[in-house]
Amino acid sequence: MNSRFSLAVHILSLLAQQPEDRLTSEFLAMSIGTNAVVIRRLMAYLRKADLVTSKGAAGGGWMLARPAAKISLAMVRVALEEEVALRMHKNRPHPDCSVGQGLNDALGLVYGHVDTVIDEALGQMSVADVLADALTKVRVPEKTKRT
Amino acid sequence: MNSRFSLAVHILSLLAQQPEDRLTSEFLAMSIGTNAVVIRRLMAYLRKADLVTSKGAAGGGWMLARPAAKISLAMVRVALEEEVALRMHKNRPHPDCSVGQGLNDALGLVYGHVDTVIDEALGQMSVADVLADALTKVRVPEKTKRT
DNA sequence: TTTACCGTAACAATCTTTGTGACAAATCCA
DNA sequence: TGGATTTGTCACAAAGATTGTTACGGTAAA
Repeated sequence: MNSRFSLAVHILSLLAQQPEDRLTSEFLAMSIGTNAVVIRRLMAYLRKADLVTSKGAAGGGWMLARPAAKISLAMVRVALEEEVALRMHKNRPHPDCSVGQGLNDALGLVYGHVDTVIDEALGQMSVADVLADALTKVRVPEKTKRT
Repeated sequence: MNSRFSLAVHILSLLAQQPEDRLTSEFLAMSIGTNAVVIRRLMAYLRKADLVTSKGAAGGGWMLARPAAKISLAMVRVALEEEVALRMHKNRPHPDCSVGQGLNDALGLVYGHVDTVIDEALGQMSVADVLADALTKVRVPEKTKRT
């Protein structure tokens, strides 16, 4: 399992917070605590799905390609091409095993259904929603935190 | 991502097919095409969740602890303690990043919801259902397959 | 034409999962 | 009781996936 979805939502939230400006990969990497190449690698998927635009020159960087409210989490998931919540095991069943033969097909149906259900759930939440939610939860500053 | 869920359902289907007999780890491993230790490692979770029983001696092996129709796929998922379809990224956000602070909490809510939805979907299907489905899909024998 | 970016390939480092061997513990059966 | 069978689990190797890093080419703005 990977954490690209979380990373993507994090980045999209940052972009949503400053819809006017282009943010550089370097800046995003700093904010999140990783490397700029990791950001670019990930953003390639989001760009392909028309969720963000990039510009590669001085003053360049990343922007949302549309309002944050119009980017659902399901779109993000689809963009990342990670539409499998459960994975098939890939051992070859013994040829005499009658269950093994049909099981993959049966499981395939189940997994397809699960993925549909996930997308329905994620389809109801937008990046704007997540950002708003995150901002209401900002931790109290250090000063007031003691004792 | 791992494929333990698929493996578990496969094994449970095999046990469901012969509710009277105890099947050994060795036999299950052969049927599925893996190692007996892998089976035991996995079954430890299912046993802890009271889905199967084991007996360690001559004539021993594994059996379902209840009828296959009473084992939902959601129970299997819970038993495997894999209740996270999406994973948090664990980079420390930069302290000045106001989004980063609250984002984990916001994502946590989202992920919790997704997991709930998955369990609802899997709760409606039993091992007996999967087995029945698998058996209707048995591939045609080699002979009739050609041309 | 220099500068500040992105794009991507290549490779290293890390983490996770799966496979394997070894051996103790439990239980059955003669 | 003793031997055979099977689980339970540890330890470690192998394989695979993900993430981090360096390097370098391309592109557009100033």
